Amino acid sequence: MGEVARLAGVSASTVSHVLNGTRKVNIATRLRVEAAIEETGYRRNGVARSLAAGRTHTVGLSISALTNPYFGGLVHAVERALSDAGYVLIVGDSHDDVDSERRVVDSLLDRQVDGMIVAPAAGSERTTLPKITCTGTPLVLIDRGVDVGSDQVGPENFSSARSLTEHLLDLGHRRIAVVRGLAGISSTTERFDGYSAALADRGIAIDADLVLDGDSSTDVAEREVHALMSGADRPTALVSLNNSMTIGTLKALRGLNLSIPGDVAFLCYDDFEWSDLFEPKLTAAAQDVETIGVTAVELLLRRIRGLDDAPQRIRVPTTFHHRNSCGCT
Amino acid sequence: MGEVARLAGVSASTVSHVLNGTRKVNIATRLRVEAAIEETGYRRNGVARSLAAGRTHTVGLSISALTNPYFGGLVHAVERALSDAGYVLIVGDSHDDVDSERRVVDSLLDRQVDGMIVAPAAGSERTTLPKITCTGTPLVLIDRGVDVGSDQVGPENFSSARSLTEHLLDLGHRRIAVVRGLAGISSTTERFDGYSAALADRGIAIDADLVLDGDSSTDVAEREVHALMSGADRPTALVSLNNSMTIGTLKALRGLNLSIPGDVAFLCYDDFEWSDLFEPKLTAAAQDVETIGVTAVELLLRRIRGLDDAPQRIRVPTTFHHRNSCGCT
DNA sequence: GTGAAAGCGCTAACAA
DNA sequence: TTGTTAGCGCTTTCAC
Repeated sequence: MGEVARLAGVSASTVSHVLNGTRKVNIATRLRVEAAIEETGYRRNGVARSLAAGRTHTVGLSISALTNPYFGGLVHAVERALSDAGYVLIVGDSHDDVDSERRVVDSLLDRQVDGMIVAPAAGSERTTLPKITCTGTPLVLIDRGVDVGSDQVGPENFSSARSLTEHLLDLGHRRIAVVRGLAGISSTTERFDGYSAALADRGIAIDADLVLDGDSSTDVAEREVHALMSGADRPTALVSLNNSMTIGTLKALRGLNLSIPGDVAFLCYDDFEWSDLFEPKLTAAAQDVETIGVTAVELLLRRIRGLDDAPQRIRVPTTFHHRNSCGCT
Repeated sequence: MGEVARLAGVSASTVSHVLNGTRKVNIATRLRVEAAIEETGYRRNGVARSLAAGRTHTVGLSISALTNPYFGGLVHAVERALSDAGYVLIVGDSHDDVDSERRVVDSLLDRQVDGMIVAPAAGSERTTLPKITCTGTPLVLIDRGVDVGSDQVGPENFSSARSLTEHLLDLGHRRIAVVRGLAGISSTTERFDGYSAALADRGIAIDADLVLDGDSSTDVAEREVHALMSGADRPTALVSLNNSMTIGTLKALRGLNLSIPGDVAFLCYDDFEWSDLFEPKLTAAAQDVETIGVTAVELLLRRIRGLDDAPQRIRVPTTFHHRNSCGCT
């Protein structure tokens, strides 16, 4: 930068100002500076810039399992929105585990990110989230909510899961099994509550044998469903509460040679690119990841800009894709 | 940091050295410093650190379409490997377009990343890649190769596509259509060459009518396949050259109510989590994204550490998953 | 409209 | 074993 200044016959501060447009510069001077920049192939040093300015134009994202297409879509949306706003995205994988999460968050905080978006692992409200807020770094929670005083964006869980279950009820099913995701996170709880509420509305008691826990693994889900469906008193319908659970469930059914919806009706929370390639086409509640991601970024940028109103908790509606796996024709 | 130093009764440089373990410090002093750090809740400023040290411990990744599960897996593997090595990952989406790519790369370069991993868009060998190398930033190309003097890691394309095609030939097919991906990138070319080589080996001429271009979009692929398969003189087999093409192809076939492998045999490059959920199960050549990602990081870290041997070009073999869509029983 | 100068918070010679 | 000091490359007040 010194070299550019010398070449243009101006001071470093003028170079800085033409670079950033931070104050009026004589057109002739500007041109000279620009020529000098061109000539030297100068490229500004963002690190020094950040240090001097106190902002990095960088946002951290802590998320689990980028391999999950759902999170992939989220990262995609977040990246796009951030980059449109001149920010850059640093991603860290928390493996849905508080210790990894703490490490990721520490590293992001060290790097002076201007803000963070976190899909909290189970238990992070006691460890990693306080750590973030106490540094004063703007934070928005995504996907799953916890009770901490920060903005949150996630899909509509409760009523979507309830609708799914009601649809099955409307079709006359009474023994409806459910495959839950990872315990301890709000999405699992809320979706399960939706399922429970639908049953309760019709005066049907929850049968513990029909409640399956797949953790966050398709394998566990497969095993659980396999066990349930091999038993004597099979349910007539299944609801899966997230995409991993769905894959596990479908594998189990296929392994048992059970047909959908003939042997068992099937509905799922989360949609797939291949939902209507599957035979039968899967009836599903689809999340709007794009909106979730973009909204998270909007909320975060507001905070970064210094806005200090009450934390928001936004629910993005899901879309019900009515296809064939429910047994409707 | 000054405050920590004062509290511990030492100089800032000692604090720095206990923080980084960069020189021997009296155990008692170290303890005092650590206590002071604890007490003040001090957290180091990575930006200042990077500026002073000249390294950011940051790596940039330019990639297209994080929504594609293939790239999602790649990012996942890269992130893991980097974080194990104490680096942090900044991702940028190039949308498979040189202009976006240039913007992404500029931003990463400004931020003084210690190295870059790039899945080059078509045409970037003339614009964005030279820009990177001329800054001296270590670079490794991933997924697709181009002829520039840097390390490269990608899947085995040619022989995998040839094997796929040969399998069909062995089953007696003679009219085998192919659905290619985005034109102008090496993976498309190489896979198509594999297809061509297999045909040539059996003395079969390439029929231009059987060569479909799906760009990088499932929609285009669907349209093309739909058109071809609605025609009179249908091929008896189809090979799809990447996962997006596969989805498009399957949609088209389903739309036409054509059965696999009854009406047409089908093989694909790229595997899916749901490949054996599909009816029939898809026979596919699966990339080893994990290895590709990890290898890319290894190569990059070598360069970052200053190694200066000849650029490597690594091909990671694919795995042939023999399932049912080919028509074998 | 432009420049001088004081940092931003750290690292790493060099000294002691 | 520890401290002093000179930057790293920029932004930004303040003065002109």
